[in-house]
Amino acid sequence: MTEEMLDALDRAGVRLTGPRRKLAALIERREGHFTAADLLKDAGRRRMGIGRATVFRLLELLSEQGLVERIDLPDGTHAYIPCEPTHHHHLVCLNCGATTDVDDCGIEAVTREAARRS
Amino acid sequence: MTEEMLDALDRAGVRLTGPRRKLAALIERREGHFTAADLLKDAGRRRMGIGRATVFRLLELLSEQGLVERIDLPDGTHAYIPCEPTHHHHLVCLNCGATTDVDDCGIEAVTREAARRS
DNA sequence: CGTCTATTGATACTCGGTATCATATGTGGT
DNA sequence: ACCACATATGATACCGAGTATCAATAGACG
Repeated sequence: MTEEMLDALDRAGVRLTGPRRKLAALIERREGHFTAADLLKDAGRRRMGIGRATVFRLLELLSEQGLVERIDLPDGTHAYIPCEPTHHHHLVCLNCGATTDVDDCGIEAVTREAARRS
Repeated sequence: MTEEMLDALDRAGVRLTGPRRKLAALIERREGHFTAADLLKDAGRRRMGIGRATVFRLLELLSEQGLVERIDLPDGTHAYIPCEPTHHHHLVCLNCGATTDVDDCGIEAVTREAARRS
C-alpha cells in the first residue's frame, strides 16, 4: 500500500520527499477512514516535524490521484478512505464510522429520473 | 410560509420574538436554498441588529422542526432549504445550485443491500 | 558535486460555527 | 395593565478545519 502510493506519486511526476514517505507510512497503518487531524496527531505524537500544510497538501495530491477518497461528513468535516481508483461509492455509518464499498450504482437511476423531471 | 414557520415555532413551545419574526420574513423572500451567511448578510444590509449566534440558533430550531432541510455541500459548508416536513431527498446541482426533490427513495435499496453484505 | 525548482514548515489568516454571559424581552399569572 | 422570571438576545471571544505566504530546505537530474 505504501509502495503503491509512492509509485503513484512518482508516476504523477512529483518528488518523493521525506515527509511524503513518512505520511504514506502513517496512512498505511491506519485502518479504514481517517481525517487530516488524525494524521496530524499521529505525526505530532511521533515528533516527526511535519507541518499542517504538508498534510493537507499530500491528502489533496492523493485524492487527485484517486488513491484516497474524500468523504464529506454531515458535521462539515472531511474524512479520507484509501481505495483503488475505480468507480464505486462509499457508505459511512454515522454512528460507528465503519465504511463499505458499493459498486451497484443505483444512484444513477435516481439522479437521471430527477434530471428528466426538472 | 412565514406564518407556517411562526406557527410551528409557537407549537414547539418557544417564544415568538422579534428577531425570529424578522428572520422568518427574510427566509420567506429568499427563493430556493440559502446559507447562514446569506441570512447574516441580508440582516446586516437592512441594519436589523441581528447577531450571528441568533441566526445559527434559529436555523437549528427550524431544522429540528423539519421546516428547513440542512444540506451538506461537498466543500464542507451547509445550505438550508425550506421544505415540508415529509420524507424525501434533495439533489443539489453543484454548478448552478438548483435543487430538486426526489420522493422515489432508491437509496434505501442500496443501503439495505450494503447492510446485508457487511 | 552543484544547480535549480519543487517542497517544506512556521506563521498568520479566513471562515463557519459555538460558548459565555450580562442585558433585554416575551409570556403567563394576577 | 402590570410584574416576575425564564427564555432569548447580541457582543465578544473562542475553536477547529483549511488556506496563503514566504524564506529556507532538499530532491532530481546532469
